[in-house]
Amino acid sequence: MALEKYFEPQKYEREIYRRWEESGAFVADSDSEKPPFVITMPPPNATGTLHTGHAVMLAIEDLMIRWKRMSGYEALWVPGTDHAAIATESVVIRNLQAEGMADPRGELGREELVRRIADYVANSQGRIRQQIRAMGSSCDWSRERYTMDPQLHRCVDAVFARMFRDGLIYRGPRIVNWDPHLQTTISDDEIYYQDRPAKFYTMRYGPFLVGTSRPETKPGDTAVAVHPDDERWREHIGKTYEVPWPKGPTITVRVIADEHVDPETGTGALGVTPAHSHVDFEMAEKHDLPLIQVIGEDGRMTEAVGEHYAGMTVEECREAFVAEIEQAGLMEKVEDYTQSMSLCYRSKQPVEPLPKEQWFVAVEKPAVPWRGRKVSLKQVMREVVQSGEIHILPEHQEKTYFHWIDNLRDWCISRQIWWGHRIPVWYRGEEDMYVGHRPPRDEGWAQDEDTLDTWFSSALFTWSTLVDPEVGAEAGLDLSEILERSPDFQRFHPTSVMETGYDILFFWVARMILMTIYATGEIPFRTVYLHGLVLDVDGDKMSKTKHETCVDPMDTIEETGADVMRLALLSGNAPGKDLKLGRERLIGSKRLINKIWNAAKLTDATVERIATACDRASLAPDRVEHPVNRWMLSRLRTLVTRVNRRLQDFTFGDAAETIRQSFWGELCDFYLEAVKVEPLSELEETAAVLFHTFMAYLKLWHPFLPFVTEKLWGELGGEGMLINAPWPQPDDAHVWPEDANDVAAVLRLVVAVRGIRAEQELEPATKLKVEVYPKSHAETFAASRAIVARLVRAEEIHFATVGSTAPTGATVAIDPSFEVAVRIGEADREAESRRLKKQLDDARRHLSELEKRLANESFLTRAKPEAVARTRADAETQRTTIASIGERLGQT
RNA sequence: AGACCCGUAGCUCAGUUGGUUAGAGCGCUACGUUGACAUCGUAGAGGUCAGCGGUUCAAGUCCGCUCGGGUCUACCA
Repeated sequence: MALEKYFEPQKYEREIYRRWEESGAFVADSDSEKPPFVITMPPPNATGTLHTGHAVMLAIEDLMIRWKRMSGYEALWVPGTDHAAIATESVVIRNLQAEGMADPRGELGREELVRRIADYVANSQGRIRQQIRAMGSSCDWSRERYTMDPQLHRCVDAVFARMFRDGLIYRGPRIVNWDPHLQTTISDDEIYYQDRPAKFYTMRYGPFLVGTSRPETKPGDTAVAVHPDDERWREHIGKTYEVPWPKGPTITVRVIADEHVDPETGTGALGVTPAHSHVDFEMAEKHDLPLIQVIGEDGRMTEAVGEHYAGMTVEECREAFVAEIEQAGLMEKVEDYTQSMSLCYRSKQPVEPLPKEQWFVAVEKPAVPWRGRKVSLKQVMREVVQSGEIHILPEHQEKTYFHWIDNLRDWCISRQIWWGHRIPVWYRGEEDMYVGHRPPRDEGWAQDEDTLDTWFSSALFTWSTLVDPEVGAEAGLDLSEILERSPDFQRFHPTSVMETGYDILFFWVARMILMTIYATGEIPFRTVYLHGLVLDVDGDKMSKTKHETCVDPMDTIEETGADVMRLALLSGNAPGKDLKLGRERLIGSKRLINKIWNAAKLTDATVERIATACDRASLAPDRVEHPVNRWMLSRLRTLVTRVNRRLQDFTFGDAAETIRQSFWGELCDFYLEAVKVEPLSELEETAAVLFHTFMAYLKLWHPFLPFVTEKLWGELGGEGMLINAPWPQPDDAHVWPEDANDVAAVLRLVVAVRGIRAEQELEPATKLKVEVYPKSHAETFAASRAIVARLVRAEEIHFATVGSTAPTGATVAIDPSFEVAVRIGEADREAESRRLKKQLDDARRHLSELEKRLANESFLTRAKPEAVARTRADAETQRTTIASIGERLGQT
């Protein structure tokens, strides 16, 4: 069964994925006795397509899941998609507008528009699923969830109702971030800032000079604030002034004293506009100031600014207003200024702070029962991370997390869009209000028009996905009953790892912590692993407009296979580190896969030759005698130990690199060469060692390269499917320190002879005559004769007795364990002595450093005894080497 | 404005709790391919670990400052 010349991913990937899926390997068993390992997949937008951010997420999560599944855990990876409210609704509306519908909301009405959005989602949802499959993701499709599934909706309503009852959700007029373009509020976290050139105006204002970058809002001022200790303004505090605006209203402002005002800035007097600034609103609440709204939800000036300005856009009004002020001689100065504009991350349009009646989550209110006390949401989310119950990787992100909590304001959760979970509140007339999943039975109730912030439902995702759909459909159950009766929740929550990009730590991770602890009394996950961004080779964010550097995961999978994509994303990957992904990295992955494939071909042929009739699965490396075979097994043992440690530490890139080094350097470059010649090539134990070792490498590679390894596992005769094979553990029977050391000396011997060949500029075709003078362990050298001969291309190797030294007349290399002489006709003596002198100088320099250390009394007394002992041993080795080289140089 | 991260070979990065003469991949140079290798192999060049100071017997590693790059948060009357 000869393997094909090279691996063709397009030919096998689909088929392999289908076999995995049909075997049930992805499906977790809630009745199993195994310890659970659970990951909730961050749900991609249901209507989206796979980008490199998703690809790195899938690669890392699948790596963990496959590793844990093979390690004997009941591994569950819950896939899902998100309804991405604002994004989806605006896409559908834009499509309708492109088709010529001017006002889709107005023309279709709520019910019809929501139906069309749902259709749109249903039509495009399949694409992202196929793409997740194409990556090789071994997630449990039988448990796939969508944030709009009925039982998830039930959970959303149940949590809302309970929070309302506990006073953690309230309705009230507050300053919200209003996007006039999307006609909805957005949360603080959905805003980003951009610096823009602007003007800073200082104008006369009653007895004050007041600065502002937004003069058009000044008719909305209801106070002037000064610092209580500011001498200049002290006499005015408490007084009231009338300020007439040219062609505008005359407003009444009270002078208040507030610590918030910085006397150093500007004139020390600050116009307070409570309706259009978060900070001013807070001040207004404290001082009981009235609100005057001068900008409306349509982004135009309201009647409150007077007839002249009303109806203008903000920009128009600013221009007009400034002109009037200047004309009236009230403008003191106008300066250039850099204003940081707040923009909506979705629409990229300016956001206006406006007063509005909205639903909020109270984050400061001590109403959450936790460990026998009542604490606030803020406190509880701080505590679980502080106590280490939830561990964030990379650790420094914890600081960012705490900082975010410190600055967190009440969270506005209502949105004025139609696509999403509608707020479960029902009104009748002015007075009656009911909160619950369904309206009361009697007539006349109308549901709140608004929907919930998408993150409100995503925040429940680690557990709402584990709620049993049938239980979720039962009427009359409260939240804790729903959870109690859902076997998956009981078995698989809290989840093990939350793996996502650090850019949504606040949006999502923090909110899951907050909502899940409140709703279930459990943390949502034990470890948060935050991966970095995937950047292009120039270190910029991937962008389709930059064709030459943008990597499209689906195109790459199409061209080179999912394994290449995955390994490229995993190698060099560490928590929180951005990753530059370019062609080179992809080529590197491809080469490695090619190397694995070719090594498999050789392994297959070799095992076939030695153990012709043998059942391969029964080949076990017991009673291994040859030092090189023992060396291979002990190297494998070391490798397994290291890889396991790196995986446990979440340093996946290191794990891949560690396997790569060993696979290429130890297995391919040495062992696979060694088994081509006698005596290894004829020993039966070799077949067992080679087969066992190679299959172990396949297992180690599998979480990184699932397709090619699965294919090879089958081709080479592995038992069952690799996806279910047991993960390698270090085998304590495979410890032979002496053999391992001796073979290491053999490897150095090879390098030494190759060095001589290069230095003496001998043709590679020249067959060498080599004499080896071991300082110890002659047996291993002798046992490796043919191997060394092959690796250095020698026609003759002679092993002298232990203790003899190399003769004159040959070119010699010196090592602590041996001397080796190569006989050639016209040796380049100068080159040899240059090399030996350099080696001697190095050894001397090193020795003198070691001796300096050993002569230091403090080192001897204060350093760890092991360090001292090691230094002594090293010094001894150097002395031996120096003596040998000195002798050799003396002779020539 | 504050916080955090990063600065190690031409490039991308490793460097474990301080302890051999600082490593790998890619690239580069030279040579060669004997059948596992859309290649691969061998050898080689290349680093004052950003700079300064401190702690220590010992610093790429810990601390402080400076410079350079990046990110986030806040605020800007």
